Amino acid sequence: MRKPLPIKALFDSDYIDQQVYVAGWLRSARRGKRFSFAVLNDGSCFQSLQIVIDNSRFPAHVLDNLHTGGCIAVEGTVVRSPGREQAIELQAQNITIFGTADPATYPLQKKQHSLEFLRTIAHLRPRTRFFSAVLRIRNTLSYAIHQFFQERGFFYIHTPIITASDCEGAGELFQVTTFDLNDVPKQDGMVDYQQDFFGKPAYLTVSGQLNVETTALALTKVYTFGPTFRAEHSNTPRHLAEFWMVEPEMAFYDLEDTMDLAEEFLKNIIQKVLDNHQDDLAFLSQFNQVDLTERLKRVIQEPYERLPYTEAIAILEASKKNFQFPVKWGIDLKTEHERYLTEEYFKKPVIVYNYPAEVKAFYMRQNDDGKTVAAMDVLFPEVGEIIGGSQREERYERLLQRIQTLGLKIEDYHWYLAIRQYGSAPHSGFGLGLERLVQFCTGMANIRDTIPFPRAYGLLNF
RNA sequence: GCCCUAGUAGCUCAGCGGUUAGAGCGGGUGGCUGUUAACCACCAGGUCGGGGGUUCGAAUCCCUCCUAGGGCGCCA
Repeated sequence: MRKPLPIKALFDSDYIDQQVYVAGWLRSARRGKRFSFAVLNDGSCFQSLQIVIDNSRFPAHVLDNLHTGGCIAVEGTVVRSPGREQAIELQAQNITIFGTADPATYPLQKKQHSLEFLRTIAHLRPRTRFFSAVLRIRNTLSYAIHQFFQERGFFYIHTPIITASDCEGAGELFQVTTFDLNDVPKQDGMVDYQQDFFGKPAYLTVSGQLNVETTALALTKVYTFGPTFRAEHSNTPRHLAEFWMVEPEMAFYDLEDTMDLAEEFLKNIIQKVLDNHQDDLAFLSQFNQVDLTERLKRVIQEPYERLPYTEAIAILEASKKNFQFPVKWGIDLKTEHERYLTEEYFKKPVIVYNYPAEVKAFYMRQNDDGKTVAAMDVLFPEVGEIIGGSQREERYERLLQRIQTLGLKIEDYHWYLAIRQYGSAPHSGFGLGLERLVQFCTGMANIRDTIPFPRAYGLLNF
């Protein structure tokens, strides 16, 4: 099949007076007496291409079927546009109609639709300027994440989607089963999992971290980047039940090395959005009412503030602010505390580290003070925590003791403990929720607008 | 899980006890036009989210359910 030239190419270099073949979806079509105008977009870039159609050269069945939403291919000559709103346009010589769209029923109009409405037509919203811009930026971030780690000698590891137990306590689990739930096999009144697919209970992963640690203690620097599933009943614009998470894990990295890496990582991938998406950012800035270029530059230019938890608490206590959640040593930082630190006190990203052990996960490395663990959170203005990470507890006895203290089952963690028993090494890592970063970079207020088909509590359409 | 707000035409909304429920956009028809979310005229389009109640009378007040959005918690 003949391959169309991406419309992006027409705007990136000079095609004036050249014959080209393009294809895409009509954003609008205006019929005139002598000329018709069609606005064609193929998603390759923010811009659309104006097609100029001399009505006398085309039969009625072509002209009658040019409507918003239709898919066409056009062969024609690129010329400078006499119109003010575009530099170039295409004089059509041949038009192929691939798919019509009945304007009486096609839901998208050539006007701004509410994001709420677009969520109800998730199968069509990639055709909008809003959503295509978000998807392009999401792609750039994903690619930049791989580039960043690949260029630094990290290996991409595929951790399992189905897991045998809640190995982090990171959240509520989705159970996986092939049982007919109307007729579950039972033994002594309890579900007989021996008859289930795996012969035991199975779940969707809430984090690849514990699995990826085993490969860090073999390949030294690794990362996993895949879907994650949490069954929390969270009903907010910041939570999804299915989201994508990046988790690097490095042997011979301590907490400070990890903070260095996290900062370099964020600056690197956000820079790529600035480098490649001026049009998308300008559009999203206008409609999300935030200067995204400014927002992104702000987290790239300056060094992030690094602050032990204990000092963060002291700053919050000294602030005399009337927080909804009172501040005292031992609490986990709430959104309002994070925002005070990043937006009012330091006015830039802040990395808080050495948190009280009680508010952090069992696997984090215990500090010598006996109270805190080597954890760190990168906090961004406006969004709060964007990265959470830690140095892992590599000392077998310490980890075993912690697992026992928290009442976790040792047999569930036998392999996780075993890598501390044989050739253990200091190691660290962090996790980044992709959609939260897409939210930050695009200014989308609702995380459901950062992924093509959002899944959330009570929400599973399409 | 808790709290708040809102569901009226395909979309965005007005109407908030009293005739036959309105506008803009979108759609159809006609006109006009190198147009720019074009423009002008006419036409079609609604069980006012579902159910129950109060009232002479309910889109409007009350109860309840559903759906959507926002705030908080949990978290990434």
